[in-house]
Amino acid sequence: MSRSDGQAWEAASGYRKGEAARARILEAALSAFGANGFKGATTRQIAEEAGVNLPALKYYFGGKEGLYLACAEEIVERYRRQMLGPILEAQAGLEADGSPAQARASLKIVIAALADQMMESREAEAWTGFVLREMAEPGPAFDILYGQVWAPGLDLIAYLIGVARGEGVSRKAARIEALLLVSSLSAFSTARPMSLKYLAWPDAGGERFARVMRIVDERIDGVTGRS
Amino acid sequence: MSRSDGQAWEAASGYRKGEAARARILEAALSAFGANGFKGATTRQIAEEAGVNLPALKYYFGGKEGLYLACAEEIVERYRRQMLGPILEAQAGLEADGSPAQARASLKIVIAALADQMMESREAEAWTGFVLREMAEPGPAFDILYGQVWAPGLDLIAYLIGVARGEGVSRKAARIEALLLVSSLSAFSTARPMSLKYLAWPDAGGERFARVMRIVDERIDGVTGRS
DNA sequence: GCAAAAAGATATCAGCCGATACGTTTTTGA
DNA sequence: TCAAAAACGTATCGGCTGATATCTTTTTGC
Repeated sequence: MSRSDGQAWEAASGYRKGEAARARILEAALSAFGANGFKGATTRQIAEEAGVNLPALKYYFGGKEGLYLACAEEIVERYRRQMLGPILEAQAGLEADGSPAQARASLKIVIAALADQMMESREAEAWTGFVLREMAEPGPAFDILYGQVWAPGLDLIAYLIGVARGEGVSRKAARIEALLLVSSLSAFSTARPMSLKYLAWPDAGGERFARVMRIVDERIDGVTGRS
Repeated sequence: MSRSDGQAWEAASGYRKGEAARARILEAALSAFGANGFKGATTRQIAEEAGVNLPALKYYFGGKEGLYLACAEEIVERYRRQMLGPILEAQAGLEADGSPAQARASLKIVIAALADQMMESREAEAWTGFVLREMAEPGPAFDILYGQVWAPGLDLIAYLIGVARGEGVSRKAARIEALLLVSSLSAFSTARPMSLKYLAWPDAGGERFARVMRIVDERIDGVTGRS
């Protein structure tokens, strides 16, 4: 029978064979949706890349939209897995020492981890594109990604900016600063092809990534008020 | 006869009726491509919104891709028409007084004009989306838009940053700063739906636009080195 | 080992897409 | 006024898309 639920599984002990196929489909879908969007990606293309036949998509995810939503949930998990460490590190530092200087240091940790996802990671390229596209044109996955990724991430950054600045900034102004700061990183994710061409860079990894981050850190010093 | 050339016209004295239809198609295409991308937009949807029948698109533009390229050329013209004033103003100020302070003032003028296009202008919303999408996923119009819009715009901004900073910044570092600065504005164009939701704003016009610009100006002060 | 459930494959559907062959009406210059 | 060019309309084509009805094979629990 069909099991288009696609949820509440994991621990069920039986029929493990299909998990591999399901994972391959999800991986292919993440890549295809991230690169071409919901409408641009085709189910046949995803099925072929995953090495399955077409009805398998309906079988595992109920259809194209179900697959899209499953991608969003997968992205949330990967985002958490990747950002959990840096976020905990930033929070721990701030709990030990609530000074503006420590808040600035924590902010740099969080931003560096975020930038690493958006710029360096080849595997994160697919889901970064997925997320940013969904924020630009809200689709079925907007609420999931906004609520689970953007809102908490921006809240943390805005909070750190507020602490680093002391009392000199309103809550809303800190939020605007957070938006501007994060979206400045999109130069090397959303607009990467253009940025690389403009800088005559073959890629944005290694020393080049470090160079950008040095400048971003200077911007953070500026946002958080330091000469 | 078909006249799919779509070029070298303007001054020809005869058969003016079709110009209106051509303009309506271009307007509809700009809106549709900007909102949904090349693949997402359909020729039927464009034809219907323009109030013409389907073959009119081939008649005037040779096909879907020809229409897409015509949109890019139209965007270049609109961009120049909108930015020419502020750019001339910025250059005039710098020629009269080549000081870092004047460069910073000129930079603020250019960025404000750019931000106005990306945030405020409802009519510019369509072509802003078109441009940013093409930079993210290079398509047939990438070279036109990069060469005619992005490269000269970023060059000017990077140059102004260099002058404002004095000798303390390399040419390449100024280019990176320019990329980060411009892409920070994309929070309110590309990612507008998300940003508005995060700030609980119904729109980004009027006083809200001014508030963002005050913060952006502070960022410019930071980039160009001032406490 | 054997019924049952899961997993996978084949074939096909209706719908929309971009394109265009072809006919008709309108506008133009002389 | 009249032929030519331009502008517009109808009808339809082949191709691709997402979906699904139906059947076969594999894996599982007992």
